[in-house]
Amino acid sequence: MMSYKDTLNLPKTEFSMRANLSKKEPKLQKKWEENKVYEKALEKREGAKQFILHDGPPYANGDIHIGHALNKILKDVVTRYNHLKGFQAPYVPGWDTHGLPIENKVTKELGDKFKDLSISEVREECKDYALGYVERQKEQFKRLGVWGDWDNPYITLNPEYEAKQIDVFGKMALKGLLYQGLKPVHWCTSCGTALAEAEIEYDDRRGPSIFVKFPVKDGKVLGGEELTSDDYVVIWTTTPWTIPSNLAISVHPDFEYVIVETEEDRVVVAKELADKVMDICGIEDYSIVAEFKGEDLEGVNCKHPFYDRESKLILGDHVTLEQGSGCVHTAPGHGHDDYVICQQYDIDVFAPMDDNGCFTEEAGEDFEGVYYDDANIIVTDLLKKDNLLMNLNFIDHSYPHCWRCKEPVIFRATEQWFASVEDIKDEALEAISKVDWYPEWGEKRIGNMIENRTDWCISRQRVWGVPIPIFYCQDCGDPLVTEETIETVKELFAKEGSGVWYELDASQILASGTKCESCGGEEFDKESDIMDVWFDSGASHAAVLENYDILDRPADLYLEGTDQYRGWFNSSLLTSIAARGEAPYKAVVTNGFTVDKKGKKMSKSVGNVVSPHDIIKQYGADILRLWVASSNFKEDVRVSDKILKENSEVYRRIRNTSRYILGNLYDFDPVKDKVDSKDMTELDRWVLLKLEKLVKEIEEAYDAYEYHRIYHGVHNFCTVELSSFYMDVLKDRLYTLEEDSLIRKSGQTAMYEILTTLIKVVAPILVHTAEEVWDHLPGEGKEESIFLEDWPEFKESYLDESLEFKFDEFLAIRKDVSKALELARKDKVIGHSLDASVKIYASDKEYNFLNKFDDLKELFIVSRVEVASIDVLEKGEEEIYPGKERNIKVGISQAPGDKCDRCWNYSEGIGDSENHPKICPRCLEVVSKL
RNA sequence: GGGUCUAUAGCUCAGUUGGUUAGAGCGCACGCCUGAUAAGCGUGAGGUCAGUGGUUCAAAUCCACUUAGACCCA
Repeated sequence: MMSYKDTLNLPKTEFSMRANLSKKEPKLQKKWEENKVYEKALEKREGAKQFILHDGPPYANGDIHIGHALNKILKDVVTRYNHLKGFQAPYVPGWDTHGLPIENKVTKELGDKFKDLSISEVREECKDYALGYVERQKEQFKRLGVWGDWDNPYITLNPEYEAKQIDVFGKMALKGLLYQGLKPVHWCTSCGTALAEAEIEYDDRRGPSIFVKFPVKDGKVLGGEELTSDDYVVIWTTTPWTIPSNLAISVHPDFEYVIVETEEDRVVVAKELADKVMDICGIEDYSIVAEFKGEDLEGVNCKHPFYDRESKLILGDHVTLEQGSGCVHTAPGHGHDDYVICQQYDIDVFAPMDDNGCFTEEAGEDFEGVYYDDANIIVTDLLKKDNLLMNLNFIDHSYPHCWRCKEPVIFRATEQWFASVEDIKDEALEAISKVDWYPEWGEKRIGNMIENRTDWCISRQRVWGVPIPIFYCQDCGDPLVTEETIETVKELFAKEGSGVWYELDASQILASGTKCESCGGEEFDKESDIMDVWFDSGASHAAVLENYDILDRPADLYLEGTDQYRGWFNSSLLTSIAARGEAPYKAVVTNGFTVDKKGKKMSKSVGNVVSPHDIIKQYGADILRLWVASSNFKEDVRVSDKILKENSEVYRRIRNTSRYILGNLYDFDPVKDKVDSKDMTELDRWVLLKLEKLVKEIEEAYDAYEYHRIYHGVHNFCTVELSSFYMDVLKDRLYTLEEDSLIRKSGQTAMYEILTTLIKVVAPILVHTAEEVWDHLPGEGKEESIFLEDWPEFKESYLDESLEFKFDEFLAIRKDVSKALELARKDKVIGHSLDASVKIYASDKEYNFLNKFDDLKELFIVSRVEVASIDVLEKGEEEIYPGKERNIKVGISQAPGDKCDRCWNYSEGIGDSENHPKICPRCLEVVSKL
């Protein structure tokens, strides 16, 4: 006895249901690499319009985290989409390799050996370390499925990069945008070197704490009282040795201040701290004689306690009421806040101190040559002598120490190079307004930042970086930067790398005969500082876009995390405006940060870190990529196991939809079997119209960088249109009809088109799976990779509005029918929907509408459908379901006749054939031809 | 403390210029199917739209404040 199952056209495919991505992906990646798919893709678009995404270089330190993965995947989606759309979209990845974190890591690893190494040797260690991480991260990025020129990335320590950076520096210098100035930095007097914040360790230290009276020089009326030169302003400090450098007293504009009268004199302090100050200074009898706001003190001048010099009262928000008097001793050469606030008041930086922490001549005869820590006592003695010291105490407080020698450090202004932001601010702001910012508020954010940005200190007192290419005349000390010197250094670096700066003397670098422009001197020293790493990466618009043949400036797009408004977007813009007179980018997209399921930032100590490596191992890179696409990345993005699980479910749906279609195309040859759209069934034309609308929506979403719309669009299409309706309905047609029947081929044609289209539009996201499906697609003449294909052609003719409306109506009715079927199922009238016979009682409108369909029973997947006028409905005849969607009533009953053994439809014509007594007439016709 | 943002079902997202009872898919529950089967179908239950106050005939939507979170700066 033959089984009718063997006479059906059931799906057949090698495409597995289970993805096993973590095993399959590396193989595909290897294949792409071997077959040079990226290179072929670029070749294919030779001569086409370019789309240049310029990669922001990650720092070559440590393994990649989920934030890197998010960003790199987004970039990959961008380049792959633009490529498929017809642009030549090269991707040159890069790395940022200089800077303090690497230098620190290396010196820590070197330990004691560090002291025995020359600068060049230390730099060599740093280079090895950085390049080690470049390779490591490269493999990790490639594992995400990101394509690009991995064999030829840009690395900021490469000689050709450094040379171009010197070029940018030179352009800025020659335009007069660079100048020398003083700025306080952490300074270790025992190591004789500047320290970065990261090199500071805080530790408790016992030190003096003094309250000092500054005599008023120019007073004014405050709160109704005249402040006169007999009065004082009280400051507090824990570093008496900085008093010689005092140039101002800061008060908070919004705080209340008072004049306190004591037996001796009258002093100004913050109202809230008055009692505390009097208490500490042991003054019992005092009264408040005037009260006023801090801002009223602007314009008052004090006299320096022991120099013939002014100390202005200025306003600053950094003043607090936690300790002291509310009037803050301000020495711009010895404090960061002091420096910033004095800049606003045009008060010059003053730090009369040498590299060893000893006062210079400028500090006067009492201090010259004295070590700063020994100056405390001299200061207090001088103050006591003039009766200006109100109180001296010793307290324990947190104080910065050098991480290397553990000695206390000081803040000290040193000579540094600055880039003028002020001079190019207007130009930068103008450029910002012409860039496209995604999201839009990015423009406001970077605009505010540039607007408020002070000049950029580009000097770093370090060794791991690009040296500042400036010489100083040994005779007059003037700096030397000319077109010639820049050109010389540039060529030298291009050949030897910037490390050569530390191996040659100025005389070996400079062309013979080079003379100082000021005094004609011929002997020079080299600058010993290096450039801020932000200058390195900020110069990439020149060092990369201008150096690679396949790239061009300005870039079409920069795409980075939101932290880069202050970082790379900023430094790139400034150097580009300064050196090239234009913005480096036409558009900027930002992604938010990855946070945990509660929206909190990830940190190792909290233990909520999700690693991309683990995700890839457990789920595969395509799931990670799908997660990227699923989220609205312009805001902060959540990741958790639950979220990934959900994404793998969605993936499964997309995969199974593809698999089911592939299975049903086992006997379909797209060249021979394709049915013209005019010969297709309405249902097939409908699904293609929905597909066309989906593609349109997806394109818009890609162009707007709103990938979650794609994710939802594709998923909903697979679930709602395809799986639960179209493909479900089509089963009967595909399985039971003759292999070559027109409407079967019509369905296959539609399915083929759906799959090829769907897989192309998701290819930028699910790179591996798209390729896997592509491999399994039937037909000759396919490109070897889906990424050498083109974006699906837009078929306007598919967009049949009346057909769409017709099916919208139909689906509303189908919903009511489904509900009625479910109720019947509950009552055990039916199980499978094919067990049912449906009778629809319809009002005129619906009656006429339903009669336009000749395949209702197929569309409802039931064995029989009868449409009747609602008027003929006889009461109590059967269980009736009143429609919720449309004005119909639906009756369900067990379908009459017997169940066909082959197609499972119920039919009254079963048993007519002697040979096949258990199948329906429709099946009989098919089977008899076999 | 300042700048820029975010908050709608358990999850990911929709929700035009204010206008019926706030939507989708997933997940969950229940049922069906066993010819997509570690699949597929159906039905259902889920929301004080972060909170408070205001503007308005009407607020998820506009305004103010509060709370929580993110990035950058101080």
